[in-house]
Amino acid sequence: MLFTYAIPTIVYRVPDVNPVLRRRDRVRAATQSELTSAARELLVTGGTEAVTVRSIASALGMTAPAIYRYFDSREALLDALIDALYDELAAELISVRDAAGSLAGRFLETSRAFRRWALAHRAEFGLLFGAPIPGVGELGDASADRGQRFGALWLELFIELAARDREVVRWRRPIPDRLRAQVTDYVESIGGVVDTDTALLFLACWERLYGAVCTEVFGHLAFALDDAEELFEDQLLDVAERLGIGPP
Amino acid sequence: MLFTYAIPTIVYRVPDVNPVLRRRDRVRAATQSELTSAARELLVTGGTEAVTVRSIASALGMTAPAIYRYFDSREALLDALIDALYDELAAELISVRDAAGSLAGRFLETSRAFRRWALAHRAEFGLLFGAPIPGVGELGDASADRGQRFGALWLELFIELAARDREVVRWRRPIPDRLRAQVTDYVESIGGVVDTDTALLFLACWERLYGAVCTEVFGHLAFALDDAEELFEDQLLDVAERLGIGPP
DNA sequence: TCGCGTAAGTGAACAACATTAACGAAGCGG
DNA sequence: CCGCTTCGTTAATGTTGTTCACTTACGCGA
Repeated sequence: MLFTYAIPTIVYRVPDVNPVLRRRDRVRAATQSELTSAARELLVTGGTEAVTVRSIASALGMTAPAIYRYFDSREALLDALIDALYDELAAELISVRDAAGSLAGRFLETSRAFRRWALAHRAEFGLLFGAPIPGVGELGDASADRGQRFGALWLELFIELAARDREVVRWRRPIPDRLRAQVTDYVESIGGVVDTDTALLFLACWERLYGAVCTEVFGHLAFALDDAEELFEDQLLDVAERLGIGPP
Repeated sequence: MLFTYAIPTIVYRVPDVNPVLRRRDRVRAATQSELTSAARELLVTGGTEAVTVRSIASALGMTAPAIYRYFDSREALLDALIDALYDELAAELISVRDAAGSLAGRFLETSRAFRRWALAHRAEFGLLFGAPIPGVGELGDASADRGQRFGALWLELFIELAARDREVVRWRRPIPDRLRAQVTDYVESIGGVVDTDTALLFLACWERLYGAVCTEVFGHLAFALDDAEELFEDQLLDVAERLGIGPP
C-alpha cells in the first residue's frame, strides 16, 4: 500500500517493498530490516549504550564484521533505524487520521496518537526527537527531509482548516517582520502550497504539541505527575479552541 | 553568596564553597571542578561521544586512571557536571529575575533567560533536559530533587501571582479527578506551600515554556525557521496573557 | 544444468574505550 | 621525623567499532 496526499511537492510516502527485485537483493533487504529491528530491540531493552554492533550481529546469529556488508557503520545502521521509525510513526498517524471522521476528529486523534506512540516507545522517540547525537541523524539532506515530510503530515490538516475558515488563521498579534520573512521563505521552500498565515499557525501549534509530548516523555513533569495525559488533553483542547475546533 | 527563597521546604540553594576546609580538601574540590569543566568543554566541542575519561584526564595533564581518585566512574563525573550546570542555570535565572522590577517582568525575563541559556548552551541543555541517558542523571533521589528544586524556581513566581490575583489561577475547564488527585499529591509532597489550583497552573505553563524551548533547541523547528525567537515570544505572550500579565 | 563471479560470513587484528590492580611519590598530622 | 593517607603512574583486562584477508556458497548467465 502506498499512502499519498493532496500536497503535491511534500508528499509523505510510506515506502513499499518493491517486489521486482532479484532474489539476492530481496534477502539482502530483509537482512537489513532484521538488523535494524534487532538494534531497536536492544535500544528498547537496554538504552543507546546497549545497541552495540556485536550485540546486533549476534541477535541474528552472526559476527560483528558481517554487519559491514549491510551498513557502512554503526551510525548508518542507526540512521536506517531512524528512517524506519519515522515510517512506522507516520503510518500509525495516517491510519489513525484516516479512521477519524470530521476534520476536528482528524486533528485531535492525530495529536493524541502522536503522544500515545511517543509514550509507548520512549526510547525510539528519544532517538527520533531527542537531543541530536552528533553524527547520527545529522542535519544532512536526509534529516531536513524527514522533518519536512513529517511536518507535512500535520500541515495538511492546517491547509484544510484554513480552507474551511479563513478567520481562524488570522494572527492575533502583529507578526514581527523577521518571523514573517522566515515563514514566507519556508512556504516558498515547500513549493508555496500554503499561505504564510496558515504556515505560521501550523508552526506555532506544532511547537505546542511537540513541546508537550517532549516534556512528558523526557520525564520533566515526573517530579509532579505520574501520568500527564489529562494535562496534555488540556493543552490539546486549548489548541483546538484556537483552531476553532469545538469539542466533538 | 547564598540565595534563599520564601518557600520553606523547597529552597533552591546555589551552594557556596565552604572556606573552612583543610587545604587538601580544597585542592581536591578544585580538581574535581576542573575535571567537570574539562568534560563540559569536550561536550561542547565534540558532543557526548567526545567526552571520554582519557580526554578529560589529559586536559588536566594527567592519565585516565587518576580520574578515579575523584569520581567513581565516568557517569558519576557526568552527574557532577549536571549538578554544576543546574546550579549555573539556576544562578543565571535568579540573577535575571532579581534584576527585573515588576512581577510581570520577573516572569517574562526569567522565561526569556531560560531560552537564552538553552540556546547559548545547546549541548549542556541536551544533557540536562534531553532524552534521559540510562545510568547518568538517572531517576534517583538526586534527579527528582533537581527537578523539584529547579521547578521551585518558577513555582515561586506562581505563588506570587496567585497571591496577587486569585481569579487568574482558576481553571477554565473542569479539572479531571485523576489530574486533581495527582496535583494534590504533588502539593503535599512539597509541604503544601501552594494550593492545588496554583500548582496546576504552574505545571501547565512549565509544560508550555519548557516544551517551546525544547522544540527549538533540539532543532525540530529548523525545517522551517532559522531563528524561532519571535515564535517563542509569541508563546510567552500567550502564557503571560493567561496569567493576567499585560505587556509591560 | 554447469561453472564462475560476487556476495556473505568468518577469525584475527588494531586502536580506543572504561575500569581495576599494584606500586611509587609526595604531603600533611601527630 | 615518622607514618599514613592521598595522588598519580604504569600495566593489564575486557569490550567497543572497524578493517583485512580469507573461505564458503549462492544465484545468475550460458
